[in-house]
Parts: sequence; structure tokens; C-alpha cells
Amino acid sequence: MRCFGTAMTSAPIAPAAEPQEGRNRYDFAAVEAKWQQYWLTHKTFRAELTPGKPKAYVLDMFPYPSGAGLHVGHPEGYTATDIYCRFLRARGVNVLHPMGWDAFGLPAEQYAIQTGTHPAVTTQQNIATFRRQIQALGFSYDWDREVDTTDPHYYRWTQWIFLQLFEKGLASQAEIAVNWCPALGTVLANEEVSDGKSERGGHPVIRKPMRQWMLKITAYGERLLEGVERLDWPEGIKAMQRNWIGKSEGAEVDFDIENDLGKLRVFTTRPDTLFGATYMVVAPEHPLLGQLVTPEQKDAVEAYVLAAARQSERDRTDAGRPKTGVATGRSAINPVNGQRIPIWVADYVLGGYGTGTIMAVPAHDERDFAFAKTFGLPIVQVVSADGKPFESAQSAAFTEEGVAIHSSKFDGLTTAAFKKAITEQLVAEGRGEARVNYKLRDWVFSRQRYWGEPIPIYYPMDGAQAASSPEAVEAAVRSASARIRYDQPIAVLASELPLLLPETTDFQPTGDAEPPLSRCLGWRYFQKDGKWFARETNTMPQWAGSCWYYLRYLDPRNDQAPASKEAIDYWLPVDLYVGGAEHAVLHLLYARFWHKVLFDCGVVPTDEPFQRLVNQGMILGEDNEKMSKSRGNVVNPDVMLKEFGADAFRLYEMFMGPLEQVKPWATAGLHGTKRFLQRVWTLFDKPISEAAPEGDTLRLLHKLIQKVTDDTQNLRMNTAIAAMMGALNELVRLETLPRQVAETFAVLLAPYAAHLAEELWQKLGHGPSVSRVPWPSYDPALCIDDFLELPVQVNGKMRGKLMVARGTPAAELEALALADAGVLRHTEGKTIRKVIVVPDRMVSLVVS
RNA sequence: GCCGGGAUGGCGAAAUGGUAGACGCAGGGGACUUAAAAUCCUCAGCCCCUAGACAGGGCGUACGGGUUCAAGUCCCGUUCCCGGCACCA
Repeated sequence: MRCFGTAMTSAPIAPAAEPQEGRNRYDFAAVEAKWQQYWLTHKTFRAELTPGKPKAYVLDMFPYPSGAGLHVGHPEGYTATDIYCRFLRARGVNVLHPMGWDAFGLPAEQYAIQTGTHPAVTTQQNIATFRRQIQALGFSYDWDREVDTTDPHYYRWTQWIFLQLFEKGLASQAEIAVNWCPALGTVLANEEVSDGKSERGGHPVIRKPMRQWMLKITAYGERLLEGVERLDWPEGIKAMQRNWIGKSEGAEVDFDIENDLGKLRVFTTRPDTLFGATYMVVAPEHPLLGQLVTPEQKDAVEAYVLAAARQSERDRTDAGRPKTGVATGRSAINPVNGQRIPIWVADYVLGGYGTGTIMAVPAHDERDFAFAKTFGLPIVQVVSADGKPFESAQSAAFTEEGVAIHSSKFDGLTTAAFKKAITEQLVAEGRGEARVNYKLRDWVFSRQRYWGEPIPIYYPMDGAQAASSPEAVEAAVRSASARIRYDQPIAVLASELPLLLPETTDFQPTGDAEPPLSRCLGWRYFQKDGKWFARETNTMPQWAGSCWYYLRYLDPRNDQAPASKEAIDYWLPVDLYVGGAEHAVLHLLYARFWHKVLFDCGVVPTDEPFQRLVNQGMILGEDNEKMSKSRGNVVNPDVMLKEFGADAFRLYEMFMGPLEQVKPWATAGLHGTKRFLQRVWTLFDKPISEAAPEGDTLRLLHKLIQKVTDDTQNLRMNTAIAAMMGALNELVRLETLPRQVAETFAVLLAPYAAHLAEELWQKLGHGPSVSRVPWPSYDPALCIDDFLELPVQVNGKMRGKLMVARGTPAAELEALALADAGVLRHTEGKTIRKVIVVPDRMVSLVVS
């Protein structure tokens, strides 16, 4: 390979550092600053839509710019993608590699509440810090494509996508129970509640029905599930997505309530156990509960329902908790055998799943078994492994599949056959039907918060005509003489987007459930055609902006569409998406959902956004614990950069181990990568010879190209770096450095230690930039050695080594092996039973 | 409990079924230096034999079995660790 600088010689750039007297120290600080400046001003890594040129869209999960700044976990994935992108560019691929900010969210708003600083101000400060820190690492992002989810030019399109969902009937309002904390004056996420108290402050939290915007992600459940199969994602993440969607197939069955009180419908995945149903359970929130409870049981049931309502969803669903429940006093009729079975109410049945009612089969369901034991309810076995009845009373539920018993004419059927037969019979009798259920719930999409995208919806008002001002409208609403018609939502016209967040300094929660935007009266109430309207005052959750940012990068300044059709058609899908596993479910599921909706709208041509996903493993503290402020084991990248430089830092993060693996930080390790860079720098002080490399050096070079190419392609940066270190250890022994070796080494190093490689390239007499130099190729014939050291085993133990020429025939190898001194020691006086010779590999002898 | 991923020197790790520990960190010895840092050279899995070195031998990839001429790697079982989910009928 012969590489000469191709372009940009006219660019003003400082001369390469000259070797000084004595020891030539590599001044990483100066060199890194110089090249970062160069890349930025020359837009070296700008991505341009080039029809016909192969493309790669390599995406990092964009960060939430927190006040704490970057931590060492961020640059791990960013470094991996940066190396990969620089490598691909050198291989002639048109690479799109952008960065941006997921900047709406709670911390900025909390900070505003405490200090009065507007979230927009905090956010911009934090973004500036993050940008500075990320740029100091020398990543090859196309900064012209930077996006910020809080920028109205961005969230205009977030709102536009919401309107698409609204028009398709996928966004609607519902009264649902949320975790309301009166003391904090806010709704809390399930994760923020434990034991019925708020995580922060320990205030009581109640379940309170409130009007919420919901997105019907359940309508896409099957497609989201099925799409997982075609994705090149880690198996674990795919499993989590499947599990979250939670598809289960079964049947719904009607049970008549005695005294002609109607029917209760249950969902079951085991209709084959119908004969074993000995009682039923309805969820405490079941709508028919009030009608079916008997007068004697009314008080007890009401008390139970009240207690259940006080629990959070999370506590309700905490497995392993003792079973509780109350009999309703009423019974139902088992449709297959006419038996009267009691109906209970218990909180282990959830109102939101299936029909909110179950048939309990204690013999074959662990939960029902525990409940039946607690309350002394009958247990009837209807499935056995071998078709024979159980000998003794069960000590646990038998939940496996098996053969039916005690099920009249169905006895002897396997579980699968029974399910099919009984479902057909129930359908024929009009008592049930086959049914698929999903655990996936619709997405609660509204937040009672200020710092989020306003939902672009408004409502007509009754009784507000006379009002002369927003304040008067508000007064009328408060006195109940005017009413907001939430049942008649109107979409803001797409042409009127963005619907801007109003300026306010009033972020304090007030104790009622009204979002802060409700108090921006001049924004909330407006007149149109002489009538008053009220805007939606909930905002979108933080997930909204990150659901589609990968699209905006394609065409970030477009004010006609989220991105142009040409850009979308050219760049999509994302070829490689790298980020932490903490987003395994929510972000990745929500983004896939939106993408599929946009696919249905004809906006995107693919039905999945992220073809390939890689999770970088978490970096732990030096103490092997998760990094956290409270543990005091957080490593600050700024400090590391100052002492070791960006190249050494990046190299270390990659050298620590495989990208996907969890691994502990060790600052001492940075000495190694810094030393390596210094030694490379010193290597280039050797006299450069123009003669072509030959012999071992040539072989070394080609092996190195092969190894680095292979490993980089497969994101095995750790072993690529090890190979470069190994090669360096050989090259330092040379008297002079052949130009071809030096140039190739610089090009191979460039994706990994980009600043140093640029400097070396310049030092070799080339103009910038090494990033424009094509990746070297290798000759496979030069990657294999002429002479090999072959092991000889005797009875499986290594007893000798043969130095032989490649291709030495088996017979000759056998003769050599048998004559080897080390081997003879173990074969003397013994019989050779077997000789296995694998040419160019090894010789194995079996003796006795 | 279920799902996913792990377990290799003092530490991070490497190894198409074919010489376990490449590459690095930390460490020992040496050179340079007034000294230190930096740099360079060099040693190094554990154990036995040995005055020491060479040579040699034994044991070693969480544990127990198995397949194979040959197992860190493949198969069966077990333990422990990490991540996620967890009363979803």
C-alpha cells in the first residue's frame, strides 16, 4: 500500500511538532486541541447525501444533558461508534454520525422550582457543557446536524407526529388511576412510589383517577412483537421486549352468576382446566362487583375494595405477598359441569388485564393454590403428567402440561388437544371464544409538568361567552359557570405549529392536580371567531422527543417536514445503534411504535427504525460497584482528559475489554494507553527509509492490517488495540522505519487515536487529513508464516515442539515427532498405538 | 420463580476443539539520573525437584461428570455473580 495525502493542502494548519533536543515528549494537549479545531472549522466529518454511494447510519443514544456533566459511561459507546465510523469512511462508506440532546425532563424543572432559574436557561448551560466535553474527546460527529428536543424547530415536529397519532385515533383521553401525591402536588411514576408512600419525602400517595392522554400502543402490539424477530439485536433485549409485550393465547369463557344476575367472563390460557375451577375471583375494581355482592358481605367487600385502592400498582403486583380476599357471598355456575362455585374478590386479580375476572384452578395454578390454601377452598386435580390421578393431596400446584383427568368425556386428552376441543365446544355453545391477550398497556402520554412539549390540542368551552379576558374565563371555570369540553378535543392546525411553551416563572406545584401550564392564563384561554377555547395543559413525557430524533438528524433544518423524503429514503434505517441496556424496553419500544405509525403514514419506508443494536456494558467504579455520587466512586472524564489526553482516554475505554461487557474502571490502566501513544510518537522519530519493507516486517504489517480490519469491523476494539501494541513492540526494534510501514500504521491507528494519527500523518509530510486516506488492504498470503512451531502431544500432554516449514507433509511430521527428544522421554519402552497428524497444526501420539 | 449474560494469574483480559494466559495494569530486578519522575532493558500462573540456573516433573480456565487422540472452547448436571421481569390468569 502506498498512501499519499490527497487533499486540503491549502488549509491553514500549524506545522507538525518538530522533534526537540533530547527526549521528544508527545504534547497531547496541543496536538488534540489543534486537530479538534481543524476538524470543526473544516467540517471534516460532514455527511452529505450522495446518491449511489453506499451509506451507513451509525447512531449513538443521545444524552440527557444533566447538570452533572458527562460521566465515563457516555464516551464508551460514543468512542466505539466513532472508531467504527472513521473506519467505514476510510473504506469508502458515506457515514452519517450525528449527536444531539434529549433535553426536556424533570431535573431542569426541579432545579427551576428550587432556584427560579428558567429550565431553558439551565438546559442551554448543560448542553454547552456536554458539547464542550464531547468535543474535547474528538468524536467525528457532523455537528451541523445537532438537534435539541427543546428547540421549537424540533418540537414542532414532535407535535406534528402527535397530530398524526391523533388523526389516526391512536391518541385519546381517558380517566385512569394515577399515583397522586397531595403533599408534593404531583403525579408520580410507579417507580417513585413504594409502600404507598412517595420515595422522596415519604408522603402518602393515593390512586386517583385523572384525565390523561393515552397512546394506543396496544394496537401495534402484534406488529411490535413480530418485528422483534427480524432485528439484529442482542438476544436479551429482544427477550425483554417480547416479555414486555407479553402475548398470551387462551380463551374467554362466560360463567353464569346464580339468581340470574348475568354473566362473568374470564380469560384463561388453560381452558383445559375448566373442570378444576373451584371458585372465581373478580378484581377489586371490577364494575359488576357492587351488583353481585350479597347484603351480608357488602361491608366486608367495600372495606376490602377501599384498602386495595390505597395501594400502588407496584405493591398490588408484588409477587410472593400473602394472599388476601373476601367472599362476595355469591356463586357462579361452572359452564362445563354445572357446579356452583363461590365468587371472591381479591387483589391478586388485576382489573386492567384480561377481563378483570378469573376462574380459579388451585390444583394447577400457583396463585390460586396459595389462595385456596389460605381460605380453605376445594382443590380438584384435572391434569396429571401420566393420566393417572394423584396419589395424595397436592403440596403444590401442578402447572405443567399433561393429560386430562376428572374432566368427563375429555379425560385422556393432552393439554393441547383439550384446549382446542373445549374452545371449539364453548364457541359452538356461545359460551366463549378463543382470545389473545397482551400485558402491554396503552401508554400514558401526559405529564402534569411544565418542561415538556405542549400537547397541540384545545377544547371548546361552554358558558364562557361573556368573559372579557382569560382571567374572567378562569374565574368562570372556577365558579363552575363555564366548562371546558374535554370531550371535544380539537387539533391545532399543522400550519400553526409549533405550539410554543409559554414563558413563565411559576413552576411551583399548587396542590391541586392542575399542571403549571393551567396557570398561564393568557396562553391557556384564547378567542377564535368570538368564542373562547382552552388549551390542553398537560405536556408530553420525556420519551416523546427521543422517539423520532434519529429521523430529524437526516435533515435537521427542514421546516416543511420532519425530514425530506430524499434524506429519509437514502439514510434509513439506522445501520448501527449503540447505547446502554437501560433503554432496553421503554425508549426502544416507544420509538419502534412511532416508527411503525410513521410507516403507516407513508413517512418512512422501513417498518423498523434500528436494524442493528449493540449495548455497551456498564462501566463500574474502581470498587467494582455501580458508579454513584453516594459511593464516591464516580470518575470525572474532564480530570482524565487533562492528565492523559483524549486519545489515551478513548483507547483505554476500548482496551478495557469487550464493548458489551460490564467492566470496572481502573485509572491506572490509562498509564498503559498513554505510554503506548508516547511510544508510537517516539517510533516515528526513527529515520524513515524509502525502501519497501520485506521479510518479517512485511509479514508483520500485513498481519496487522488483517487483524485491525477484522476486529474493527466486528467492534472488537480491545483486540485491535492489543494487536497494534504488539506490532509496536516489534517495530521499535527496527533501525529505520520503512515509509510504507509508518504510513500504514498511522492510517490503522487513525480511527483509534485520531489526533495522534493526524499529527503523525502530517509529520510524514502529508497534508491533512489522515481521515481522507483510504484504508489499507492486505495480502492474505503474507499473513501466514513460512515456519511454524508445532506442538507434539503424547497421551494428550504437550511433550515437544517441532520447528517446521509450512506445508511439511504428514509423514515427515510423524518422523520428526517420534524423534523429538522431549517426546522420546515419554515414548521410550512404550507401544505407539495411534498417531494423529494434522499438518500445520500438531502431532498427537497415543502410547501405552 | 422466569428470562438474558457471566465465572480464565494479584487486576483488566486473549485464545477457528489443537502450545492457556497474547496485549496491558500492578509488581520484582537492572540501566540512565545527585535523586525522583519519565524512558529503556528484563523477569514473572501456582507448586515440586535444585545451592541457583538449565533441564525436568506435577497442578491449573467456578464445581462434578461425559464426548474426543486432544476441551477454557462441545454435551449433561451443580454452585455462585450480574442485569431484567415478576400475582398478567
